[in-house]
Amino acid sequence: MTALSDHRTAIRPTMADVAAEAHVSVKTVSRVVNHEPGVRPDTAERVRAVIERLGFRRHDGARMMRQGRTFTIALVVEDLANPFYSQIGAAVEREARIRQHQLITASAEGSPTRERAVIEALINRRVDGIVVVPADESASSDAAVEASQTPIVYMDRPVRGTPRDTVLSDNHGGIRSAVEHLVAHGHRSIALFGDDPAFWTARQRREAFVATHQSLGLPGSARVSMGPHSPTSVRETLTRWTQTADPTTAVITGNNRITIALLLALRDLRLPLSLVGYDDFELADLVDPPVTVVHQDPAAMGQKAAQQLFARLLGDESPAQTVVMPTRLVVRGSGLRRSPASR
Amino acid sequence: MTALSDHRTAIRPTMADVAAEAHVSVKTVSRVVNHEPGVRPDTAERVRAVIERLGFRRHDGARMMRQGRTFTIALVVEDLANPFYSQIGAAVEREARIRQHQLITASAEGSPTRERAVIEALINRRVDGIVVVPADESASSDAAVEASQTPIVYMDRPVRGTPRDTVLSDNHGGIRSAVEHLVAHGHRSIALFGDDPAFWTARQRREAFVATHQSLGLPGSARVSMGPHSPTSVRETLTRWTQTADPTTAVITGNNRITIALLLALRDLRLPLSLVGYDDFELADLVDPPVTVVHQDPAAMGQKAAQQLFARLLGDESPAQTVVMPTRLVVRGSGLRRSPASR
DNA sequence: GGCAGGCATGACAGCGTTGTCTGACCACCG
DNA sequence: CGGTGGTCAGACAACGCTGTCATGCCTGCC
Repeated sequence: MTALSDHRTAIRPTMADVAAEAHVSVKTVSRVVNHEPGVRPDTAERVRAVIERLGFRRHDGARMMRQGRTFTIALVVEDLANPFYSQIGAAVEREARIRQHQLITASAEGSPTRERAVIEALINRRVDGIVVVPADESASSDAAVEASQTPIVYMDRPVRGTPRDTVLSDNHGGIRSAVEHLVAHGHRSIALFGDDPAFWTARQRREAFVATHQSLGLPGSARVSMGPHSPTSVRETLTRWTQTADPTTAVITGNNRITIALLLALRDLRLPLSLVGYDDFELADLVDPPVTVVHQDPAAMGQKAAQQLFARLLGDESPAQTVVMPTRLVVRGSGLRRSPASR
Repeated sequence: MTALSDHRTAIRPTMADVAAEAHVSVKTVSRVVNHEPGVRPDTAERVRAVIERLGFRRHDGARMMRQGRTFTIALVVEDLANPFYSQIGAAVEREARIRQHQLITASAEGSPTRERAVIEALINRRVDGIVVVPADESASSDAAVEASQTPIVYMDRPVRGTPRDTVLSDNHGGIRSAVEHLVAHGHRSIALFGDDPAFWTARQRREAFVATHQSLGLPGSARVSMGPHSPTSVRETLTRWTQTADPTTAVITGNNRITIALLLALRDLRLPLSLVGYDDFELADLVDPPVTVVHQDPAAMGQKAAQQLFARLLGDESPAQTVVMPTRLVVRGSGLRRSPASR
């Protein structure tokens, strides 16, 4: 019971406390704690006993400070509750965990300003690296961020400026597979309900749709309605397009929410349209008919991004790389041609 | 350009660099950075200019170390990709963010061992507090954790041992509302498909079901089938129970997954059963018929837990408190009595 | 017996901040 | 003109750990 341990008995014990109690130096305690070689077994045992008795736990903050790394990476997304992002989060956390790192997750709520603030806070903490699903394309290619030297991997959307590691989904291939699937089932008049063109992915998918429409030589010009969409707006557009001389017989929806709006509209209107949705969703095979979707694999994307990041942390100095992850068409029935009477 | 800033020019500049460049002391830089009073405006301006020029950013790790707090809280759950947990995560992160804290999220993958390891790692980092959805009831009422003094709030399931702050969902009330709803619509023979009784919540819901069954004076003994369930097992049990002299006319499912299994079974069997599911799910109103559910509000629970935690961090010393969050019955149609011919 | 070499251990500095204390300088007052 | 008090600034130590280097001791060999 030295004076040292006395006055801090309420506080957590430090290596100094352990050292005093075990009659060794702080460095020896450090060696024991970190399983470094060069400590006689009996000394080590004695130290361990004191550690146990005092309930000592190494202060990782101090350690990080000394070593200059935090064993922490961060993930910045728009909204953690969104399944697309939470699957990414789970995957990134997993990669971090198996490498003894911890993950700080932060939401930017879609605001570029907030996103920048969040990233700066993370940099101030000296996280070892960051995975970002950027809110907009200008995002954080900020001088301060550049200067920080903190490795960053972008996901789902690219950013302008200096090339950076980026993991994207194959929007073009996804849309093409959807169109081809519908065409293979006899459809010729296919429409796209896309998301707000403010989103890069929405624009990508629109372009892919138009391009595929042309390259397959489908008649007429491609029917496209970009968002934002409400169930009502979807219904109106749909009604219009199915009453032309060349009625739309199949639709592709640009994301999850639109798929749902469309399903509701279809149910109300009792229209026998075929449908391929972009983005899988949990109960796609429970609705009637089960919805065929273009499945992007957020978990795989998150994993890939984390792996890229860790490669950088391990010293990979190769030029920034952009990886495009494939999508998969999950055929469930809604993409087949149905006659109006089938229900 | 002093020798100091020279040899570290590649590395991030520190307050010492700024101080040297601005011909002031480190402490003055600190004061400027932290907007402390007592710095002449022109001095402050000069310092700020150098900060800007050098791209200095305060090293929060050092700050934390000095101040003894990390401005970090942590959330430990089973699986971040699970919507129940990711909604909690989003809510907790939000509470943290508005209080200038950051959130470390960690998955324990349902393993008590891993959970303990994860929590110890977080304690070693000196996170200011932890929100835990414990994997089992013995969880982490571990001596080491106790001794760490780190405030912990438990969620969804209580733990044994010393009372701790806990936020639970009103399983009893939720089940009762489900039963009462079905009874109000004429059902007398109601069955429960519960989850694996290894889970505390599953046991709670079973007990609530049995108790409500009795207190409402329903005929016969309560029909209960506890998990784990597969779609097949559900189908078999269901077939059996609907072929007795007193056929089951309504079921309550103990969670999300079971609800889905049951919906699949119902579709195959073309049984006209009424259904109330426990746990809301995203497309509950898109399936046919829309599923009536007992809605627990994970976001509200997470928010509550985080608020409790921050109260502790601000010095609240009152005895540990258990909060039971209410559930809400969302009536959507599947709970009404239907005749076999209605479809 | 003397010395090289290996092993166990310790002293010390330093990671980048901030809290405390001290000091320089100036103005104002009696 | 000495004393009082206020403002601005800096010196210094400390937070808890680890990397580097030094030291002491023992063994073994010539």
